[in-house]
Amino acid sequence: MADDLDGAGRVSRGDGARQRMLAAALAVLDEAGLAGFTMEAVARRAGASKATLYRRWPTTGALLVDAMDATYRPFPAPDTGSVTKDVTQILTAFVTLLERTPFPRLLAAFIDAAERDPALSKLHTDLTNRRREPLLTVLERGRARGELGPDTDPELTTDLLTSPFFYRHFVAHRPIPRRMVPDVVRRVLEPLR
Amino acid sequence: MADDLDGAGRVSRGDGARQRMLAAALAVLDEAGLAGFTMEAVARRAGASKATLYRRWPTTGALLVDAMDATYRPFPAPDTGSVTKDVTQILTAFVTLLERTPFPRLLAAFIDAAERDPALSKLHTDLTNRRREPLLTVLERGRARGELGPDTDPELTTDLLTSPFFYRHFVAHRPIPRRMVPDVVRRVLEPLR
DNA sequence: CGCTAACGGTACGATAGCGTTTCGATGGAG
DNA sequence: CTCCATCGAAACGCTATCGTACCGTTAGCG
Repeated sequence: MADDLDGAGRVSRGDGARQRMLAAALAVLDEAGLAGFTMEAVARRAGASKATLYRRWPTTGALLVDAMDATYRPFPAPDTGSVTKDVTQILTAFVTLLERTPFPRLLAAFIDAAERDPALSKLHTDLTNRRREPLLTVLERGRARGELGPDTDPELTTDLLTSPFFYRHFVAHRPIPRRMVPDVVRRVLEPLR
Repeated sequence: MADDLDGAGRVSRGDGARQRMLAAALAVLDEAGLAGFTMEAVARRAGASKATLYRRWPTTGALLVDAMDATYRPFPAPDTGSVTKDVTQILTAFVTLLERTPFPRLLAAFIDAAERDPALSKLHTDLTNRRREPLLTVLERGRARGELGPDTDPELTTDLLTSPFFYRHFVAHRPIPRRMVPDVVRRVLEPLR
């Protein structure tokens, strides 16, 4: 997160500067939340001028959209030959991510923002769909191999597999025990054979 | 929610004034989010003086805690004699609540706030636990009646039943079709017989 | 009733962010 | 090496909120 892209006193331009500002935006959102997400704060954090920020993004909302969009990292769908193993692997990686700041605080701020700004809502939908893809792929493969029944609904199954962990962290605020992943996988996948 | 406790121009005191300010706090949080949740805004909305607000709550965080605490309304656990019917009834009521503002926007702001303030985090946990109780009760009764297997885990089952709807609304930002409730109930409950 | 604590309204200086402008410095392509 | 688009820094007037203080008013208890 704390990227010193350049040596002391030196300053990057063009795309380098853009990346630096986006990283700073995420850091601010993480630490101060949506309430503290201001152009001034991002400029300070990035060691940038407010003018440079306004040159690229007319509003804090536009900046937030680009910053969150930059957080997406493609996650390859595993292919061990077993649906259970594949799903367990994906969910374990997800739980790890959920336990490590800054991701959860970032997501919490984004959930609040998306509830009020249509542009952010759409972006959040897109990002979520991209994140769902590996799980969907794995489930489809499992169905094709006959590991899961032909009437399996991959969309609903993905919801059932993913949502409990969101819920635990953001709503119930309870720790996620390690064995919860296999428990959920068993409860959701077993009846589908 | 919108309580006009008094006629025009008249002003309530003591607990009446307190209720009026809490209602105003929720209205502000709903409309402006956590970022716009200020003492000034709440005072304006309540038709109250800032001094009166500061007299009761030293910080916006303390006010937010009391305001959210006031949103809780006990929900009696249904008892139709059938676990499936009971659960369906509770989840249907919940989905209805989830689709009607101000509740979801309120909850979104609160999720963000709770991620940063330990006092709010604890309150959120308490509120969530109280909201879970009816579902837990219904599941326990179903297990006692033998409708559900003796090794049923009510806590995990509650997570599995509730979380998909949170997820749909706050994360995936997709509509919740009416048939999703019975679908989820069937998928989660049927294997437990 | 009458009295008093609680209230609304207002003003205060202080701080912070807004959105814009100006100016001097410097990177990096040609 | 040259040159100019891009950048950082700073200052601008403006508005909003902060937290506190001091009024005049009044609700509601005794």
